[in-house]
Amino acid sequence: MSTSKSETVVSLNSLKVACRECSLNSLCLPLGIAAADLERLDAIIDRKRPIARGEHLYRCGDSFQAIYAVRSGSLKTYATSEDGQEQVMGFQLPGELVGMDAIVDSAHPLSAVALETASVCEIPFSKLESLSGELPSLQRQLLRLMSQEIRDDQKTMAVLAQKSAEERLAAFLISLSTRFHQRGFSPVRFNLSMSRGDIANYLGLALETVSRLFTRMHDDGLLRVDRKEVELLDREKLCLFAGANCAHQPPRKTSGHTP
Amino acid sequence: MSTSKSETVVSLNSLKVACRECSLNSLCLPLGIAAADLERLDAIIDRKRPIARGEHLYRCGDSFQAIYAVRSGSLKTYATSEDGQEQVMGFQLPGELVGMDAIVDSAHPLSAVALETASVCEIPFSKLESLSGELPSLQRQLLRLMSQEIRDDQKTMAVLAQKSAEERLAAFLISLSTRFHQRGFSPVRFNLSMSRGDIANYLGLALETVSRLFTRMHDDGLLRVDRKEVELLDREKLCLFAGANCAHQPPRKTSGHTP
DNA sequence: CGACGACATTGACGCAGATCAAAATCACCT
DNA sequence: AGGTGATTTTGATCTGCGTCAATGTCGTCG
Repeated sequence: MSTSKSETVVSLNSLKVACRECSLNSLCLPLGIAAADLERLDAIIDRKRPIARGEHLYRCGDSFQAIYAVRSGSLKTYATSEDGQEQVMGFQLPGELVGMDAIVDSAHPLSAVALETASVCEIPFSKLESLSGELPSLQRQLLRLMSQEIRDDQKTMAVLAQKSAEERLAAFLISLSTRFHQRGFSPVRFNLSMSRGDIANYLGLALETVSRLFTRMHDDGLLRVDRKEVELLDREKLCLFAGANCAHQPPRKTSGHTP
Repeated sequence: MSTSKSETVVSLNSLKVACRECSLNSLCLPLGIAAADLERLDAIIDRKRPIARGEHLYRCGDSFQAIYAVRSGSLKTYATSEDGQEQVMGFQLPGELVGMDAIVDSAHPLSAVALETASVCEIPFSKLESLSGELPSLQRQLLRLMSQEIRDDQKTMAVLAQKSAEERLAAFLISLSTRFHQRGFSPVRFNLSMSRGDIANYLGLALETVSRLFTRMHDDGLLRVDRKEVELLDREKLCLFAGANCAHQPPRKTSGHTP
């Protein structure tokens, strides 16, 4: 299925790609930046070689030099408590930024590891800082992305604080679905790059519970699962389970944003 | 008990106070800003009249105009789900900023309400944005404070995902204790401006559980509680509870798992 | 290809904490 | 003061999900 020719195309595709040609630029840092200014941003970004599954982008405690944008593949971030326990804090998809939690004291509080082969753009923070002093649109987008992260984390807190196991998993799947959709992929059929254990850990559940929920949801006709692949058969109902803050809500006030 | 003279002093104190004279400036936006530049920040900040307990600073859905710094008193932020349920997302003490979660789409995703009489500084966001384009030290501090918020939220997520009820309450009390200490108050004796219900909601527990935990912790000699007032009698042990796992009265299992 | 280890599913059981219920205490009126 | 509603405490019961345990399945490598 792969020829040397297609491989060449892939490498070019994954290794160069300036921001202006990147299909993710409307989700990422370049959003709203004029073409002329975009070159200056491009100039400070380092496209790193792909990192393999299991390889770390940085580890907890590492000194903070840069934030990273996922270009392809996916990452997970996690904390390690002194007793060696791991707490998964999030999963990052293409177009999402990682490492903004390290700005405050120049050391990473989490570790970031690739869940599958992934490529990232490294954005040296000191350069980003000075450039965003010069480009208001860049400054604005950086603040927006950090604000978005705060909001997403709050959403997760709410899920953990008040949802049942089934609702948590539904919310998780809907979140992934929405994010895949934004990135041009199918919102109903996608791959889970993380293990059941990672999902359970992230959602504050036991691994066995997640497994049971998948079979239960399958039996209820909500989805199909085969190993890593999921297909959402009834996204509507999953949205309701999740706490209903998905698209299409007729009886609502102004074009609404719900928490 | 009040003369016109003392009242004048109080009003001056609570209504004016430039950043440079504010005891909280090393926790707040002014940190790291040179005296000359501080005046420019001061100029855009509006000191609002105190808001009463129960009064809202903003409500979910309100258009986003400004972020706020708590000067005195305390706030809580909360989301309301479509079924009317409330989810407490955080409590803000003097020196802390609220509203940064609204930057991304110019509407507040949460509501903010005073838990007791409180005064806040209103910082119009568009002015803050342009000023931080001119003052690198302000830009840096704004990014740091947002990064701090991300980090705090992640900490809360971890607590919700993997701690038992008792550990959650301990973590909450230690967090408050630390924050009061940073603000120059006693780290062992302070007032809970929020109700048991708010604490329970924030920690993802039932109100009754929180009440029972307070009595249990009291019986165990960890703290004293009288209505709203708490005194931490064994901060060390509470820290252990809050952090990793800790041996406790019930029949001991192997060594400690997630409950 | 067969075997080993990592990951996933399924079942049985118990407990932490939710829920239901009621009493006690506090805050705030007139 | 004293009465009323909100808040908190305490008790009794129920249950969702964690824990333990065993079996099943996939991916990988000799």
